Amino acid sequence: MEIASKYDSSGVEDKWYDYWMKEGFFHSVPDEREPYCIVIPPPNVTGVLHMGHMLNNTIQDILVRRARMMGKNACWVPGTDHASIATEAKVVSKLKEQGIDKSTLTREQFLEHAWEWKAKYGGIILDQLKKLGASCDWERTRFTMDEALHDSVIEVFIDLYNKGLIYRGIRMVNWDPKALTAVSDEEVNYKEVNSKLYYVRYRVEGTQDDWVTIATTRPETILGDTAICVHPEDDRYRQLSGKRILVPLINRSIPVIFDEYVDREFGTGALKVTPAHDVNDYNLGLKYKLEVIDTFNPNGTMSEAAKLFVGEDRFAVRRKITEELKNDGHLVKVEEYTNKVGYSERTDEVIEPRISVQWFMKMKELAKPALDLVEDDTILFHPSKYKNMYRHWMENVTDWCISRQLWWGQRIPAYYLPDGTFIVAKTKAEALAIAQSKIENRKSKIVLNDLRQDEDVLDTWFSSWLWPISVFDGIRNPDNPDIKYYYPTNDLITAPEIIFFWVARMIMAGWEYRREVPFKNVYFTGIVRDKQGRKMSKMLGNSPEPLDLIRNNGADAVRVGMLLCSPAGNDLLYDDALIEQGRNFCNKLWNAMRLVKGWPVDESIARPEVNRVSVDWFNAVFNASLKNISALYDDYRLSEALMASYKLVWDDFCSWFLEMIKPAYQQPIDSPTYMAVTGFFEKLLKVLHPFMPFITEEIWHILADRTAGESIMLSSQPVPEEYDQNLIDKFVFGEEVIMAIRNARKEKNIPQKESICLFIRKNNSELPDTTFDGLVVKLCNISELGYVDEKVDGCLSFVVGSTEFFIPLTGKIDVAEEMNKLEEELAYTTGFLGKVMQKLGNESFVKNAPASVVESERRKQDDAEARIRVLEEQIRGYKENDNH
RNA sequence: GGGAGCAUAGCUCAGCCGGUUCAGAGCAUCUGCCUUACAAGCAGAGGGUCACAGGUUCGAAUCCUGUUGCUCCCA
Repeated sequence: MEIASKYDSSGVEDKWYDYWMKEGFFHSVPDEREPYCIVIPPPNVTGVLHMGHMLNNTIQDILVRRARMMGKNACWVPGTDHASIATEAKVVSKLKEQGIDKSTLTREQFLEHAWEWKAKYGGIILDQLKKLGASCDWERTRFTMDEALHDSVIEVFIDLYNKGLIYRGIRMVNWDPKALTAVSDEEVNYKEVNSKLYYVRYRVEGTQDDWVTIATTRPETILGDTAICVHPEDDRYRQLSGKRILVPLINRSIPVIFDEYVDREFGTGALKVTPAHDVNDYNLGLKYKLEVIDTFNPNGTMSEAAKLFVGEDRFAVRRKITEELKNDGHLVKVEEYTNKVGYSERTDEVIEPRISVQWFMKMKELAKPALDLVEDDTILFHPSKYKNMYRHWMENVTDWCISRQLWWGQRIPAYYLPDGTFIVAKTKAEALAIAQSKIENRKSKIVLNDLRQDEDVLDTWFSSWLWPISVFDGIRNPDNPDIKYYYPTNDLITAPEIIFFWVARMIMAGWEYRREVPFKNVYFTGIVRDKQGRKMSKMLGNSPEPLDLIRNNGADAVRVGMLLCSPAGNDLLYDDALIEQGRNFCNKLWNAMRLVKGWPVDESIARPEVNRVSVDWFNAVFNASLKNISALYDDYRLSEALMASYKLVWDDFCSWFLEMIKPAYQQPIDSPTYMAVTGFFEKLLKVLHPFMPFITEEIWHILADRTAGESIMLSSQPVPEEYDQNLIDKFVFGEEVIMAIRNARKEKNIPQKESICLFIRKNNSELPDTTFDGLVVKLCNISELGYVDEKVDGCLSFVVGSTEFFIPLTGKIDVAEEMNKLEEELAYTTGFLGKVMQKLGNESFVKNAPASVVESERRKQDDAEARIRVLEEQIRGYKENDNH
């Protein structure tokens, strides 16, 4: 058989993915097996695959593939969300390129364009996931604007409204002047920026030269000032009581108010109050019934109410008004100042606090059970440290602004009557019916055309929070077989950044609508950063192109590389070397396969004892590792599970086991051993399959003839069996002996080809354990191995434990050097013994420490003493020889 | 400003409900090897006063207090 000497992933990966798809292996339907379900955190429909997706989806695929191989009915539901702000922005800019202005379109026309855009680009990211090997049930692909999911959102809105949890209110919101919509508190990123603190003096009304100086970072809002606030106990401003102040440039007369809110240390201790443009000022305004003057238009330009600079952008106005204040003698000074400014998560535009009417959802009631479910570990977070963050947020939760001034999304099902009141209902007709029933006397007067639906759509997260339920249509049809079978789902894999946006709210929705958790475990991945620890971003250009990585290295290599260095919740510092490590591992596996496949099998030869021991040993090691790997999976320590699997394959299987049973060059191997080897190999492939789906499938098919429709992904994970720990422990001694001999060969320049003799002398009346002697002979090319009672002269010797080993090497021994080594070892061991004796000599140690600990110290003492005796004797031997 | 977390080898991290290993892994580094599966490899080696200072204890990387530095979240 022709097998390439290097593994080439190209071709292999597409071949197997197509096969899996063609055979429908990813598809799941409810049956009598235990379900295992993950819903994908729906990527943004505008998105393209980035490194974060790669990590996140690799982890999901690992869990899903493993569950499938554990006999569960695994279902990974893929899909995308509609991302109202981002998508609308994309569509608007695309229209602009075509010379179409959004404002010239009707809502319906615009949505047509949006759907067209979605049809064209919306599936890109899902196709990219296929390259990664994602075993999603593509027949279940969902989109948050699909009819079922859309209607679920509307139903939930109506339900929560009827329960009194949704209300319409005038509030200070975070306004995105670019997207022209309000965004939630969670969608505002605060960044530290270098700005300026302007000291501006306001004249006291009725005086010529009495002034109050305030400090502000936003002089453009002066035009909206409706009060000056000082601390009631601030002596500097006591005389302002009862006075009024004139706003510079426009000479509006405003009151002075006294409130403890003011920080006397900041600036001058006098605060200008602009209720329309600052949330704290807004609250002060409510308290003192101040006038609210909104000086900004929605797009961030000055409004008519500002009187000056009308129509000009707020940042241009900041410069201009500063000039003007200066010219008029109002500007006292300007200081450099660092403060935090909110930016829109979606558009990166500076957020304006703005008064507007929005829809809100009350969170307190829903938060309570959602917090408890995490506190009592009904839902487990991995790592658990995120519980703290979750608790903190849930205990300080604020109402959720759920309306967005956009067209792309679920339109709020509220219908306004001519008198300004509104009815929340599924359709206009239903709303009309309700309206008519409410206004019995004049029912005939209201007709369908009198009703006007709210123009706004709902926040995208208002779709996403239902995702684990709505993908199974569990809102509209709560008793359908899918939702009953797959819900609650098992694991959610997501980024800690969206713990509040999404995770918390899914838990709320799950409890509200199913009285069940949406998932049992939440695995938080880290953020993929570059080597210097910077987030990967398009702007920095520090992110590799994921599909190029896959093309150049293979998806398996990329998966392994990314996972190896990313424990749950820790950031991953991406480095090409990681992928290289994954690629090297693929190659290692490939070559192991080539080696094994290259051995001729001879049915007629009997199995050598060495092979029997080797097989027993590896069997024990394999099962011990498997048990460990299994435990690591149970703990969601996936990177450690991978590392354990990696070492099992590379170190134990390739470096040790294959060398142990490797037949001499061009010699055949006995059949039972060969069967054992291929059996182990298959088991290892199965262990690796969740991590490396493609290469394991390829090698699994090369290793043996498979029938059509077979696949490693449908095979069963090996289950840890009973194993002989004693055999593993014993070989540790054998390993030490083998390594000592290798070292000796190296030091003395004895090539492996040249065979040597080995004599062993047990001390302290130990009986020799010959279990691994045959292996030592084979691996170290020993021509004669014998046990002796006396030390052998003219030999290179070494001591393992308290057993002496002698290699006859006449003429190659440097006595001084050997003695030196022995002296060093003796000094080390004596020092060690000293520490042990110190412990054992301490009465409170012996009295207080557990018996097992004391016992182990005693054992250390015995071992050390025995070793010291042997070392001393060897040294004596050299000295005697020297004297002769 | 409020809260949380982290600080262990050059790098990324395990270990941390105190006690079998006078501190472990992978990568990187260094030294030998083109040994007929694999140089994308093999065989070895070096490398840490466990951030600092106190305390509790027979015993502290592990528990407590403080200091310093970093990160994240919230306002």
